[in-house]
Formats: sequence, C-alpha cells, structure tokens
Amino acid sequence: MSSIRTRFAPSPTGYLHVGGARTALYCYLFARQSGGDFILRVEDTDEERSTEDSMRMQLADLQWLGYEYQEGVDAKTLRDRGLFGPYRQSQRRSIYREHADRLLKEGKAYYCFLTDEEIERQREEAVRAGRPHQVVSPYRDWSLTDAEKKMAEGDVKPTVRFRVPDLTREYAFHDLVRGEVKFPSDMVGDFVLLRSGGMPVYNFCCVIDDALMKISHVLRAEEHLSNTLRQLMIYEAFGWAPPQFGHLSIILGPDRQKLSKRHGATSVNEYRERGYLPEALSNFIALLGWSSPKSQEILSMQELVEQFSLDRLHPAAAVFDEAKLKWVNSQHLRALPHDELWHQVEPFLVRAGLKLPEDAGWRDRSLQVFKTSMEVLSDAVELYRPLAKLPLQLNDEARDTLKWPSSRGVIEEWRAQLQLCGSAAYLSEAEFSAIQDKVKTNRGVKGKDLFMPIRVAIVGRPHGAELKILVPLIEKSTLIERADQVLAL
RNA sequence: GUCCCCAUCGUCUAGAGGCCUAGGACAACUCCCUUUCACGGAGUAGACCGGGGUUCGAAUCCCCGUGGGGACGCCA
Repeated sequence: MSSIRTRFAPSPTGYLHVGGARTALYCYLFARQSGGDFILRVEDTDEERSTEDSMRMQLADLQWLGYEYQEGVDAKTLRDRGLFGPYRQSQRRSIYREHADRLLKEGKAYYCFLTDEEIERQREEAVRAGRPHQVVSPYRDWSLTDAEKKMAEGDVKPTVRFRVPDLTREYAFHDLVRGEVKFPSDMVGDFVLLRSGGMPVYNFCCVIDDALMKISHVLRAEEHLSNTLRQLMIYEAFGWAPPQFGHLSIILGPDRQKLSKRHGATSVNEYRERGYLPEALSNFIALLGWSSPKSQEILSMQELVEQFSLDRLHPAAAVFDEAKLKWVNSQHLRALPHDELWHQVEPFLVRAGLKLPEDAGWRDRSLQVFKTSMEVLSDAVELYRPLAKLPLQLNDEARDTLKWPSSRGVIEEWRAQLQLCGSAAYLSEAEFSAIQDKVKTNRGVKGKDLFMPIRVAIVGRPHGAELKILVPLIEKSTLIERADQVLAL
C-alpha cells in the first residue's frame, strides 16, 4: 500500500480565502493523521494574475494557521523543499512541454491554429442554435508533420489541444465525498493543454503534477468537479492511474451565494486582523462540511487531527456564519493559558496606543477579569482602555447618568474618600468596598444611583465588569484624575 | 440552454429503513445567578423542499418536479 500524499495547490492571485484554507486544512489533517505527506504546490500558470506577493502572503497565512507541509515552497525562504520539485508550476514548463510532446507524438493531442475570433464566432453560433458550445477545430485531424510545416512557414503560434476520444462512453469515478459520479465523454470538446505562448493550462499541469508528485488523494473545491472529466481523460492518455478525488462543497455567504468580498471578510488575513485565533478559525471552518464523530464543537488542532475522517465530509454547501465563529473563538480564547493569551492580546493593545503595566501579576489579574468578556482579541482594546493612563471617553449613556440629581454629590464624595485613603499606588478590593460604603452612608444614596455614577467616574461608562475587581487594576492617581475630569464637566 | 453536484430548525449539523413524538451547537427568547453589563446555569420556540413510488414501515432507497450551486475559457 502506497503512502498517503495530499496537496494544496493555491494560485497566487490574491489573499488566501477561507474556502481555500478549509481545503488546505482537510488535506493537512488527512495527511497528518495517516502519517502521510502534505504538499504545497503553487499554481501560478496564469501570468496575468499571479504575483509573488500573493504567493508570499498565502504562504504566510498557511503558516499562521499552522498547516505545516512536508514539501513545497518554503514560506520564509521561498525555496523549494522536497524531492518532487520544483513546486511552482511556472518553473515546471519544460516538464509540461515534454509531456505535451508525448501526446502530440502519440496523436492524442494536436496543434490548433484557431484564433480567438473564430472560436467566438463558433460560440455565438452555438448559442443562437441553442446547443451547447464545444470547440470544433478544423485542425483536429491534421497530421503532426502538416502542423509543423505550417508553423515553420509563418509566424503562427498554435495552441496544443487535447483530442478527446470521441467515444460515446461514460467516465465514472468514485468521489470521496459524493460517491459515484459519471460524466458522458461528449460533455467536453477538445480542450487546450498548452496556450499559444507555451504556458500550460490548469487541467494539464494539475494532472502531470499530481501524477509526478505521487499525490494519492486530491481534495479540492466542488467547482473542479466537472474538470475531473478532462483530467481523467489526460490520466488515461498517459496510462496513469488517477488519484482518489474528493470534491468539497463550496462555502456560501449569508445570502446563499458563493462567499465573496461583498459579504465582508473572506480572507484569512482579515480574520487574523480582526482578532481571531488560528486554531479557532480552523476549528470553525473544519465544521463547515465536516462533523466530529463525538459531536464535539470545540476542538483543538490535535483533536482535529485525531478525529478527522473523509467519510464524515458533508456534500452540501455551507453558509459561513460569523456569529458562530465568534463563539468558537471565545471558547478558544478562554482556554488559553494567561501568558499565551497576553501574547495574543498585546499587539492589539499596542496598536491602539494603550500603555499598560508591565507587571506579570497585574496582567494575570486583568485577564482573569476580562477573558470571559472577549469574543475576539480586538475586544481587549475597549476592555483595557479604562485601565490605561488616559483621560476618560464618556459615552452618551455615561453623560445621562451624570445628569441624575445625586450623581455629582456621589462623585465628589468618592473623590474625597479616595484622597483620604492610604498611600499605596493601587486600592485593594477591601479598601474600595469600604470607600463605597462611606459614600453610601455619607450621601444616603444606594443601588444604581450609587454605583453607576462611580463607575462612570472610573471607566467612563455605566456598565461593565464588577467595580471591586476593576478598581484594584487602576492606579489611584488615575482614579483621582478621572474623578476630577468628570466633575469638571 | 446543455451537463454535473446539492437539498434536515434562521445558521452549522447528527441521522447510513424501524432506536426519530428527528438529537446537538450557534443565534433568538424566558427564567435563575448578579446593586449594572457580561460570564455561568436552567428552560422555550424552531426543520426532514414538493409530489409520486418501493416497503409491513422512509428524513433515510428510486423516479419526477422545484430551488440553489457549479461547469461549459489560450482562469484556476
């Protein structure tokens, strides 16, 4: 039994999409759990749209997600790693050329001199006649020598087309997620293998690379399902055994249309910036089309590796629901050890310009208070803002609270009591409670009328975490400054 | 238009002919906890696309519709 080898083959024409990430994840999980190899191949044969920048970004995203591959283009050095390289299709042109020549020689492909205009004319005609459009090339039956003669004569740049065996037969294969799938062989016309510039086309290099790289399982998006027919034909032409295919359902936006930019964030990069943890994103996308046999909803990477299986892949398209992603993220967030959580949160705090105590104990206590209030890392910014040495930003609700008849008196009393209390930099929980009691008796105010104005004078808003936990995290001098700030309004 | 794929609560899904008066999770709502907001806990509501078969019995199998998606490129 040969070993399991999966591959993820993105084309570097933009950011890594969550759909692509899910494909990569499944390939990674499947290879890892079976002790096989996961290969990363770059499909950059579209010269117009492929950029090295995109490639770099996508590799970085994959790295952030933690989907390590045994072979492929290294994310850091951009160099090939592995025995079956090069792993960038643009660097494999001679390989494709050789294989195309072989098909040409065997009469399984031919040079086609059809121009774009002629093809367009054919298409229009087909549409008018209401029949499916398939290229019918007059060069289909030319001999190789005739074609070569024509090429030698003039400045013509032909494409190389696959000569589809015009049999009326069915191509069938067993799809890992859909079961038996059959295609009639007349579903496609002769298709291009090599463009006129010599650059090969997706269906061609895909087959050659998967075969040469000894890929055992091809998991890819559903939109490639009908490409499988062409690929099967190519495998057959070379006499190669095709790999196992599994076509994953696509990911939809809330309106049940294919997820795209207009639905909001679609790239993993955006989710990273919004404060999602990589393992939470992975957990969530894993569940879009796969379910744990234990019906577990929150899974670590390790658990995903252990529990993943092809037979639990769901064939129907799934809607990407950010509300659930948030929940999954919140669960992963609170499961993180505090030092790791701080490490994740800190960049968001720094970017927001918040200066906070360096002290590890302080960080630990603050996370204890806040971690259950965070869904995404960026939530930390608003949570921590009141703890930074900054003037308060009052919201409307806070201003309303200050208009209550007793509010001003309460804050004046709170400030006075603060002044009276010890010289330590921070208030203890007990000291705060004692002060609060004094304000209560001295002013004869209780309940909301008591603690809401105080809260406004502390954090700038009437709602939030419990004061006796919050106050010991804020320097006393800051508390006094803030009371003054509010009283000055 | 032709071919292919898909179809269970609003969403993600469990379900491989009787275990289903269809289970779980997110979201929603209610209550409890709480001197606020969250967290947490307990509940409520909510689905087998329609029609025909097959079968003693169908969410599960078959057919036909319908709906959605994909492909039909010198894109991938």
